[in-house]
Parts: sequence; structure tokens; C-alpha cells
Amino acid sequence: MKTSQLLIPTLREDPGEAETVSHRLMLRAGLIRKVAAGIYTYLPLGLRVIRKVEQIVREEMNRAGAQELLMPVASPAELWKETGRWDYYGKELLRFKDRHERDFCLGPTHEEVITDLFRREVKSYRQLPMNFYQIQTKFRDEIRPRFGLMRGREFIMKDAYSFDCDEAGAKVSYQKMYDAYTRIFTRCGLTFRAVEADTGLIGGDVSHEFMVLADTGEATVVYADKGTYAANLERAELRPSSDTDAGPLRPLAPVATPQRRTVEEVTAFLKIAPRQLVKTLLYTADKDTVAILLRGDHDVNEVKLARLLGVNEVQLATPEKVQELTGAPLGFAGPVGLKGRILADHAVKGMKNFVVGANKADTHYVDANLDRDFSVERFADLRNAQAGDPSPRGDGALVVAKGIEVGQVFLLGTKYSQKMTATILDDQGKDRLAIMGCYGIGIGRTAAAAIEQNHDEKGIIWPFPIAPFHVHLLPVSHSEKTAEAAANIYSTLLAAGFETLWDDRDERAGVKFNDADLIGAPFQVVVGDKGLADGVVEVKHRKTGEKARVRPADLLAHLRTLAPAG
RNA sequence: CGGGGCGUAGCGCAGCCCGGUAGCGCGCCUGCUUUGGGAGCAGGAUGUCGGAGGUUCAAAUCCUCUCGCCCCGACCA
Repeated sequence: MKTSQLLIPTLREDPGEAETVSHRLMLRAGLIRKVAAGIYTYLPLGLRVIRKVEQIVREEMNRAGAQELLMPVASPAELWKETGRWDYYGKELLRFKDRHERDFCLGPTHEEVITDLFRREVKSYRQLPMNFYQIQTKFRDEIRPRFGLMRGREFIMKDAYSFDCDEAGAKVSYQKMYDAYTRIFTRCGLTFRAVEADTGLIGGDVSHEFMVLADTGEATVVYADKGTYAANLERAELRPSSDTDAGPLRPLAPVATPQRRTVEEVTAFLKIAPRQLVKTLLYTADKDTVAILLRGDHDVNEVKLARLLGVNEVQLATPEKVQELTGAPLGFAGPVGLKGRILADHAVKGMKNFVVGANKADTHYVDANLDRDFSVERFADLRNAQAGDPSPRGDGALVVAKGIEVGQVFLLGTKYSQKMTATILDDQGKDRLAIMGCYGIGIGRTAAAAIEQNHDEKGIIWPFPIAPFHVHLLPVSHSEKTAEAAANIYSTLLAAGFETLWDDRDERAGVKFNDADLIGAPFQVVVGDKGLADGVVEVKHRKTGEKARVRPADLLAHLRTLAPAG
């Protein structure tokens, strides 16, 4: 392609609206333009990247035995009411009425639509397993869209749905997708990890998220430094520790802590370490309030707490509620003399002579002790993992990292097939609920994640398989000789299968070099009178910055040594 | 939804506090010169100052309402 035939509106300056690297570079390199919050147009260059990612996904899904179809963007409320998600999904589901006043929504995901198709069309276990996928635009009316394609409201997603007649088959289907995802993100040139994950609104039993490791990621993951355990922070399990503080129990004593409310303030004032304090958090779950005890340097994990209590969500009690229950303002709650349920994190169990709030303004207790001064209903895993915590699988210590979630796989079980009565006949001629799995990949997010992981101060450094062009051809002199050489090289590259962007603009060399670095094709081929006088052109490897002078006749061979196979 | 901020030329911004009829850089157009890391000179075009209402002789500037966008939080793939 010639540059003059494509709209590639590169920006010299950073757009004010963009914060993250990928968002900034996608705008500057002319890949996308915003239409409304979280809604973008893919410009020619951006679309080429999207198509590359889609093609890799398509090939690997097909290889894994999935079949492609395409479902509608709009779906009728009836299907969503069958599963109850018309009510549960909340405002993220964009709803509207058609001219007959019938309720519709824009699909944020397609379990309902595919399950409806399946129950109508598939009758026998002999037809299973089946796995349907599509690559389609989704709409989720995000509370806060941000970071360009990273979290849009409208976004392109590959979603797949597997149907099996038994658990064992469903696990095989799940594993196939897990393996396909591993191949996909590897082919895209990404550094990623699959982590155990919570299932959230989609529901189900088992789930893994595929996380591209990047500091700008919105998700926090932990993984074992000497093994394979890896999990989303909200999911990461922690085993009870056998650590026990040494020494005799000292008598409980109140101490004045004027205006010291937070762990930092209290421990600094008493000149102790945060791990010698037990903090008391009051949570409301449905109508009940429970007190949660945690070691001072630990953070509560609300997902674990909600699961333990068997509720959908928990909320920190309001300051008024805290006052009512403890008789003290916020910051002085403690377990001694506190009425109601008291749950504690495992880490509290081995502690001795610790500091707690006294349920009295400006007062704490020192040398509080379990059982002697108060009792705990139950010890459980209630906190977030921290760097250095032992892995629950015993394979070393946990490392904490930031990640971008580019894909997630779920073993759904019968959640949807039950609600929508999607049954098949088994080999006994009996009706059985289909066992389902669902599998998503954010296409645009994957492209954005690739930029987060592959860039420098000059611009994008595309991994070869998803680059919009393989070679950026840059004629830098205005002579006939250079023009002719560039034209020859262009047709040679094309014939050899190198997708080439030919910068035929009447621009100065510096402008072309800078745009080429910004756009980030893996290779730049510079043609100019200077080199041609010596019978050579220059090849610059964008990633390493290495430049080589090669004869035009040797150009293809040279590029082939640098380009990855395939 | 809570907190903070911003809407002025295609992009990045100044002007606003202290009202007097809009400016800078880049980009864009024309010409000449230049031409291997974002050229120089000369000339030129471009604005409902987000929108509506109000105050005033006079509003980008002050007041009210409204819309959009960005950031932090809660929420979520």
C-alpha cells in the first residue's frame, strides 16, 4: 500500500485525552479515533491490526474444532428474562424498545442466544461435543470507559460456547480452549499468564483468566515464584499459617490514642509494627453486620468474605452504623466486649499481645489476646495475598504483578441450560441438560495489550504477526534513481509476501523516519541516493534498532533471516 | 453514582482572577529555496470561544442552568 492511499493521521503531539501508553500511541499513530466515550472508529491501520488478531484467533479456534457463526447484535428481552439476567445484569446492559414497544438489548455476551439456538437445533448426544464461536462487536454500557480500546463500551470480542453431554466431556472442551488461548496469545507475541479466576456475573464453577503482564494493567495477579500456581488477587487462596508469636500473655490494658484512627496513625503513635495490631472492620451483608479481624498489615478480600457469608456482596458499615454498634466513632472498633458475630482471618490466630480498638473514643487496648479477652466464631481465609506469602500449592512464595485481562475461559456447568431447558437425549434415550463452557477474548484489548508490552519512546514496536505492515519502505531522496529503486523493491517485497507500506509522500526524511518509528512496522527499508551510490539500501530492525546495509538483490534473504518463520 | 478537572482554529495550549469584541506553536493552502532524523523565507485561510438563558452600553471573561469529555473511587470482560 502507498501511504498516499491510506488515511494515517499521525499526531506529532500527545493528545490530551490519553493517559496510558497504548491509548496515546493508538491515537498518535493514526490507528483509532474516538466517536464518543468508549466508542471508536478503527482507521485503516488500526483495522489491519484488528484483522490480524482476529485471523490468529480464527485459525486457532478452527484448529481446536470450534465452528464459526455470527449472532445478532440486538437480542430480545424474552431470552434474557428466561435466565434472569434481564434483571441481574443492571445498567451495563444497554436496553431499548423497537417501534412495537418490545424490549431489546445490545448483546454484552451471548449465552442466551446461543443456548436458544442449541436447544432448538441439537437433539442428540451423538452430535456432541459442539463448540460455536463468533467474532463480533459487543456493547456493555460501562460505568467508566477508559484507556481507549482497553475498556471501551463498544468492543470486538471473540466469544465461544461449548456444549457437552457430561462433565468429563466438558472438561475436555474447556482444556481445548485453554490450550487454544495459550497458542493464540503466544502467536500474538505476548508475555502472559493464565490465572485462576473468579466467575463473577457469568457464573460457573471453574475459570481462568489470561493476563498480559503489564504495569498499566487494571487487574492484580499473584503467582508462585517456584511453581505453576497463579491466580487473580480476588481469588488467590491463602493457607492457614502455623506461625505463632512467642512469649507469655501480658495483661490487657487500655491506652489513650487521641485522634489516632488508622492503622498507620495508631502504630506510629504506639511505636509498634502494623503486624502487632489487629484491625476490626464492620461489614454489612444483607441485613446482618459482622466484625472481621485482620492483622494490621493485611487487606480484606471482599470476594472471599461474601463467599464465606453466602451473599452476593458485602459493604463496609457506615460510620453511623459503626457508632451504633461499638459506641465509638470510626477508628476505635475492637473485638473486646463487642456484640455480634466475629470472624477472623487465619493470620490472627497465632498472634499474641496485640493492639485492638477499645470501642471507646480515643482509646485502644494493648496486649489483647484471643479467647482470654474475646472469642472468635470462626477463622477463615479473608484477606488479599501479599508478595512473599507462601503459595497455597507449596511451590514457593507469591509474587504480585499487574495484568491486562485479554481472555477468560469458564466452565459453566448447567447454569444456562437448566434455566433455558437446553436438553439432549443421551444414549439411554433420556433427557440430559447440556454442560456448557464459555470463552472470551477481547480483540481490541489484545492489540492494546501488545502495545503496552511493545513500545519505546519513539512509538509502537509491533510483534511481527500482528503488525499492520511488515515492512515500511522509506524513499528518502527525490531523485529518479531512488524512485525507481523504491518501486522495484516494493514489487519484490509484495511478491515475496511481505506486506509493505510505501511512504510515497513528498516529505522530508526526518518526517518519514519519525512516522515509521511511531507506526512501528517491524522493519524499515530506507532507499536513498546516498546508499544507492554504494549499491545498497538500509534495513532497520525497529525492535533492536540495528541497521544493516544490504544490496537490493540480498534484501529478501536478509529480511527472511530477521522475520519469524510463517 | 460520589469527589476533582477541562471544553477557545485540525492538534497542543494562552487569554478568564481584573469585561472593551480573540492569540501562540504545530498542522493546512500558495510561491520560492531546501531535501538522510519532525526545513527556511514570504504570503494566506481557518473560530456559533461546548450549548441555552441572564447581568451589562459591552461577555471567551461575571451569574444560572445544561451538554460533552478526562482523572480518582465504587463497579466490571
